Amino acid sequence: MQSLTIGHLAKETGVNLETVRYYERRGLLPKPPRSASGYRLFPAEAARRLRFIRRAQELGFSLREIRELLALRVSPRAKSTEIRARAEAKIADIEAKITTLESMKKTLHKLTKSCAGCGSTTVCPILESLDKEDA
Amino acid sequence: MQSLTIGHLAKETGVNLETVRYYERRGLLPKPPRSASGYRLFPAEAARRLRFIRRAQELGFSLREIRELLALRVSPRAKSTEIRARAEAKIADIEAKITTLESMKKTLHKLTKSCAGCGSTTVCPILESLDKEDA
DNA sequence: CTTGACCCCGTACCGTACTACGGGGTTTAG
DNA sequence: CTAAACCCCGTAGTACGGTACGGGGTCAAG
Repeated sequence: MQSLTIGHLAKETGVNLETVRYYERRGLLPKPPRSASGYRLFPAEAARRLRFIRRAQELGFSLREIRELLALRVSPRAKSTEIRARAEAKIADIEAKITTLESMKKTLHKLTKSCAGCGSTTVCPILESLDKEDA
Repeated sequence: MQSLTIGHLAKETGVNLETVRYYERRGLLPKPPRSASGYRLFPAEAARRLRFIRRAQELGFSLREIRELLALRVSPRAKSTEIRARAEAKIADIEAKITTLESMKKTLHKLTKSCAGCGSTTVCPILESLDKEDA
């Protein structure tokens, strides 16, 4: 199969058909060639691209950011310094996300630990701690 | 001050006044008593509750989840295990996100390295490697 | 008593990310 | 050749988490 109809692409990736069209409108998928009757004919690459989008979304990237991320790949004649700068900016984004997540995790972990012996007379420390003004 | 007007509460917590009303509508803040003329008179506790909401948001809870969390607080002794379970589920979510972000970071980092000599015909490996993580 | 800051309410609007609908044309299996 | 299944497009609706607007009442200072 060289090309996929939108329905096949949707089924293969588990992405809703309407969502595929939506991504195309938003510039996350390149506009595919069309058949004589106007049907979209997606290259196999589109499926990989859709999976990438889903993965990146799970990581908390917005569609806008994902579009930028994808643009890194499709820069045939862009200056390599430009590409690298963008990639490095994305790395910084990712690191910031990781830092935030680590801190969230640490806090939550601490709370569950202190809640381990949460007895019948004790007030749940998770909720207590969330009440406190300071981290 | 025993009670706060909505304006004072908003100022004190840094939460937009309209957002305070929004939270009340959504059931995240209990409906406060009113003055003779209908003004909301929030108890000091409302400020703590707002901070709770903000903190929980930072920990990745949605407003729906926060409302549930607050509802559980009514009987902490009976439900502390459930609260803990939720916190632990969040930790699992967070860990999964971190893992994927680390892999993404690694890939991007590799990209910047290999991109130093990334010519006009070279395909940047960012998509490919992320694709192959899972189907 | 007037002025301005504050509050009330309902409703509308924003951005993000979908998801559905409906009226039409196309393709394909029987 | 027909009927189901598929595709087209534009538009509208959903959910979330707010934020803004406007017409009106209220309170405290001067």
